[in-house]
Amino acid sequence: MATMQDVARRAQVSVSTVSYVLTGTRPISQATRDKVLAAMAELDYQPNALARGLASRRSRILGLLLPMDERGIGATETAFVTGATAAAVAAGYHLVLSPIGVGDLDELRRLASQRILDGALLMEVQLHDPRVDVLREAGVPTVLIGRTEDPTGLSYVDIDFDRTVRAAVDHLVGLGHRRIVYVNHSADTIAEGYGPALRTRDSFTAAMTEHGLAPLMIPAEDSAASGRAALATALRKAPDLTAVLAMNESAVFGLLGELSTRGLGVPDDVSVVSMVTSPQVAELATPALTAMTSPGSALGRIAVQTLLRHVEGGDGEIHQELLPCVLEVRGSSGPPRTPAASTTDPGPADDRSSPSTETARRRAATRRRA
Amino acid sequence: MATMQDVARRAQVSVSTVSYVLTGTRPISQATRDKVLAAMAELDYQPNALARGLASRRSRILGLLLPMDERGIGATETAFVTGATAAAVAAGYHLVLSPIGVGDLDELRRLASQRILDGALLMEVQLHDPRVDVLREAGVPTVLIGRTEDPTGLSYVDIDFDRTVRAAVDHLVGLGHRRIVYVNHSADTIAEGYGPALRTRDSFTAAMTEHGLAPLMIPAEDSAASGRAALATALRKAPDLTAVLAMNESAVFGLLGELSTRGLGVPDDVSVVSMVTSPQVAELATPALTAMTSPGSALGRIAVQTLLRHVEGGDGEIHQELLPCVLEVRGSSGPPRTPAASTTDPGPADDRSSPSTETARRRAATRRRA
DNA sequence: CCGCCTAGTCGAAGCGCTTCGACAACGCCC
DNA sequence: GGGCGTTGTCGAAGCGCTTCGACTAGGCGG
Repeated sequence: MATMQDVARRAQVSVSTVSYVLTGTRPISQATRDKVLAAMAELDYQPNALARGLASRRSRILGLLLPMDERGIGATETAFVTGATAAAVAAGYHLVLSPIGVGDLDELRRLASQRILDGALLMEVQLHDPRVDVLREAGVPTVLIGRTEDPTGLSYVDIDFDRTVRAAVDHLVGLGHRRIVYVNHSADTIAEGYGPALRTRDSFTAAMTEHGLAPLMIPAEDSAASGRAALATALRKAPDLTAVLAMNESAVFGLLGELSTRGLGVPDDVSVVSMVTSPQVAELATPALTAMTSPGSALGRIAVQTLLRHVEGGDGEIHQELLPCVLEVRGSSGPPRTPAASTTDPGPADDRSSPSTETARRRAATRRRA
Repeated sequence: MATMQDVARRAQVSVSTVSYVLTGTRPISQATRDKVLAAMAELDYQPNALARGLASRRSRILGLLLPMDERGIGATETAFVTGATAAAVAAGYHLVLSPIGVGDLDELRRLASQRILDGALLMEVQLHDPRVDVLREAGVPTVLIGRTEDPTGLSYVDIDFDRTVRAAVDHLVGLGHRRIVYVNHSADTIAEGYGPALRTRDSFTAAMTEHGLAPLMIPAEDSAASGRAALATALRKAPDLTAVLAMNESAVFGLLGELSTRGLGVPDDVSVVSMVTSPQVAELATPALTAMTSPGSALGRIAVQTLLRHVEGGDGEIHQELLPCVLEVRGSSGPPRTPAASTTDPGPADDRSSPSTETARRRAATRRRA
């Protein structure tokens, strides 16, 4: 491992000169610079990041705090990570991910206090997120991906849930749907005050009301089983529903499964729109899901750029930015079978012996025999 | 930020004594130790990781090199990460993830040469993986998750694909299936020499042959569309197939979609077994997938322990270990409808007007009208 | 009682870098 | 032509820690 000493000796200059070439903090003549760069190349010199960090009080490492529940990381988060990494590397920083959730406060405290990180990006932010306090105490500049309840004085980037929900509702209403159910995150999650769950709930209510429609929200845990149950509940509470808007990727699949079990066709009988979903996941379903695609990569880039402004600009301006998801229409949404009716319950048997209803009966029979 | 100086002053000992208390490299009397620990607690002292690393030539940071394609990180990888993190923290190390794939060699070179990492875990290892060479050149101890073509002299942990495939085949054969198709990774992936694809192919062939059955493998890309196409191909090449074994999570969903489209019931008409799949993903499907659950967490733990032995024990023993996936039977596998027959093609119409065949016809009709 | 070993502590020398103050050399303006 | 601001370079002092050699007590066998 060549050191800066070696480079200086070989280029016949002092160590400090080599350092200035590297950091650009003082002017260096072209001739000297060339000599030094040549020496570096010949020795295959790489600065020792630890020494550099110790002397400059800057590690040039950014941390992305990424809770990993057992479900893994979705394509949305991946896009975010990719965008963030690219931006960090472009700025000469390393971006490392640390699987630190709200439960691992001790590990976070160590990471933050040991001066390893110049700054941190926080994913999966809770409305009251203790990690924010830990980082603030440790004096580590932070940018949130998401928002706490009161984000005053905190920089964040987040999905614009309001615009996203409205776009989804507009899409369905535009197709002629009047009875639309929103399958949100779980009741527990809502009670905990998880931001996206609350914000989408409110936006959904507002959007529906503005269209003169009655909003109906069903909470569901992030599992297929819960998605099934949610659909059952939805059909009980609103037998005339023609469209479902769902927040929760795993639940969507359960929901689709339950529709299929009941012999209800998508989108013929029920349209399904998935929120904050990546194209890859949307394509997993049959038919492919109409979805609101999240702006993951852009969010990542913006977050890093904001963070770097804080790191380098000695606590610069607070920056708060919201980006909406983009509607991508695929196979799971279409006009409702019956022309949009009023939201009052229809009679029990509105004898339309549609093909899919017929199929439904047959399939149910099959199932019983199996 | 309190420094070691401050602690030493407060405890009325020398800096070196404080250091010895921290590292345990020399004996310290209980009385002194207590004084020092008290001072640390009072000052809320946290060692500066950079200084420590510079002086000791050990960063106590391990890197987990985790390529992130656009698809995200599955539950399997997540379990691995979780297990690895826990093991690292238990040993007093930090484990950071770096989204470095085979394409980001420059970033890897920087990370490795800058002496930030004490060691590295490599995920998604290719048969000829240039990252291995970069790390070796940089002198960074490495443990592979997976194997290169010739892993001589390299430590690795990996899934025991041979035992896994055999267990899956045994399960299906035990249920009475004779015509089993294996949907592998894509042809390109196989051509590139991706280890799991090759190893499972060979094991599948061997296992089937040993049972006196004809192996049939269909490659499929990691997408739902490709899974659909694969099923179509499979049905063309083996119209009498009763079971599908699939490697590839996204393809499984496409495959299930195509089965449903064709009116084929799972597991009544076709049993489906998914390999190297997490319970969470398996539950997404309807019915839930019988799957080979990967030993992710255990692999992570073993990998870190092995790596630490290399890091601390000055290039200790090479350690190579394989763990099989465990069969978890869920709803997608069952006995074949017809008693196991020979593997020769049956006549075209073996007039069994089974319920699901009936359903199939009806559904196809529905679809045409829609 | 002497030599020798062990346990316990200290001081000082770095680890490889950044950065500050100093200074030489060079115009350039009045 | 003396003073002054620039430009380019150097030496040295750290950054906060580890680690090595040295030193002091005390214990123990001969």
